[in-house]
Amino acid sequence: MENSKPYNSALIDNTFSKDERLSHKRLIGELFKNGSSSFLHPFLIKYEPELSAQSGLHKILISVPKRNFKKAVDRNLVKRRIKEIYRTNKSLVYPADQAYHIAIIYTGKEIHDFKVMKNKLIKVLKRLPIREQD
RNA sequence: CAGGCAAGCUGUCUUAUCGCACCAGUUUAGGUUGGUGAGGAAAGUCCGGGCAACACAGGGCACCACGCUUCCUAACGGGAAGGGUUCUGAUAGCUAAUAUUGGAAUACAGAAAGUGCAACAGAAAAUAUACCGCCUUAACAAUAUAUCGUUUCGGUAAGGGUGAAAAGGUAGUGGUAAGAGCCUACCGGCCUUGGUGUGAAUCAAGGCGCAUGGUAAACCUCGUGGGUUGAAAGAUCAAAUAGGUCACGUUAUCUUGAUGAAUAAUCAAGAUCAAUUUGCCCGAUUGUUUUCUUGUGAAAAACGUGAUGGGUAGAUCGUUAGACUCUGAUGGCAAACUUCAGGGCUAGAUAAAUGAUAAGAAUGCUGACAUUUGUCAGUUUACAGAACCCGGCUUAUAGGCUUGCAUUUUUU
Repeated sequence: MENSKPYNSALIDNTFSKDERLSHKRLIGELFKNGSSSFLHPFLIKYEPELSAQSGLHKILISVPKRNFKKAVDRNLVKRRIKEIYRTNKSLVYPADQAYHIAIIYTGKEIHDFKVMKNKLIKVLKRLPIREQD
């Protein structure tokens, strides 16, 4: 259990630190090119297994298109809500054998309530074949 | 008193749970403790500046921007104070011209350098014009002895009518056939001189009857300013101002003069040519050295330019405290100014932190109960998110506060 300490702390603490974010431009390109996808309005999920996994942490990317929300304030609000939902519901994707790159894209054109967004996003995340089956 | 419009100021708070970024401390290097964390516009990217790289002897043309004056400023297309013009209210005046005073607007250099443009209406629209009307010459007819009607040679811009605009305005038993700046007075305009003011201008006197309409946010002319790009700038580090490899460029010709035996060679001057620089032109600057070859030329060195470079779209710096802000004094009519004194202020991310959820308070609004006012329920809290940094401008903005403006109703 000594080796899996970062893995456990990430799960227990409901954190969402820099290590859990996907910020590498090339990897993002590959994810959008090769990744599998899953859609439930208003969310589009793209995911693919990380090949050179080291930490065991999933890397998440949250995207809200500028096309749908012109104002930076609105985009920030949606992003922050999605981030919050993921953070508080990490048990849907952990524990996992394989670390994944995951992109959560908000394709809706309206801002939904927090509760509505929460229910929908949980449904989508449950469908993903990431979590280890007990 | 109420609602409306405009301008300025302000731009909700507390707690709990779970989190994010940076900084500092501590650490057994897993963590942990503490601190800090969006705006008046952070927006639009419209001006100006700092900063950086590249380019650059200098001049002209083109292009772009600006355009009353003085002051402020790092600078500005920004601000302050002032002047002119136009519109408008009040008062005076003859219901006039105009004067005084308050308010609003102002892209406010030049229309006497040139070119262009003006629908419709109207007789005529920039070398003015004669439709009606007015006056006059002649002819004819009528009544009747100076009038009227028709035609006609002319005169006339006072009156009518058209227009956004009709070639200064008003008055005159001045003048005339009728009229007309034709003449006179007052007002307006232009020119000259003088006074006042830093200046835009203004005041006074004298002269000119005043033959020169509008439009420059039409071309244009004049004046002033502008090198280009933009933090994805750029610098440093990783063997790193290095070394290697590759490509390209480095050009001359003629004339004259001096030294010289010489048509060799060297030096100087000029012309042509090429290269460099630029949106274009003038101009300016540069055209290296050695060896080989009969020669075209070839080779080498040196210099310059570009490419290549094992690596993650590397890391760090640039990068967050200054043309900052508040208070007081000082100079100033005033300014978002000057000078002085004291205090205050540390966001710094980079697929991009500054949050999410819940509860409560506060503010306003609505409804009910109750009517000095309170209670309950519901609802509202805008515009909007830093991306190198400043000074402005523009646009957006719930509610609250202040000021100004006009309007309506009620009461007295």
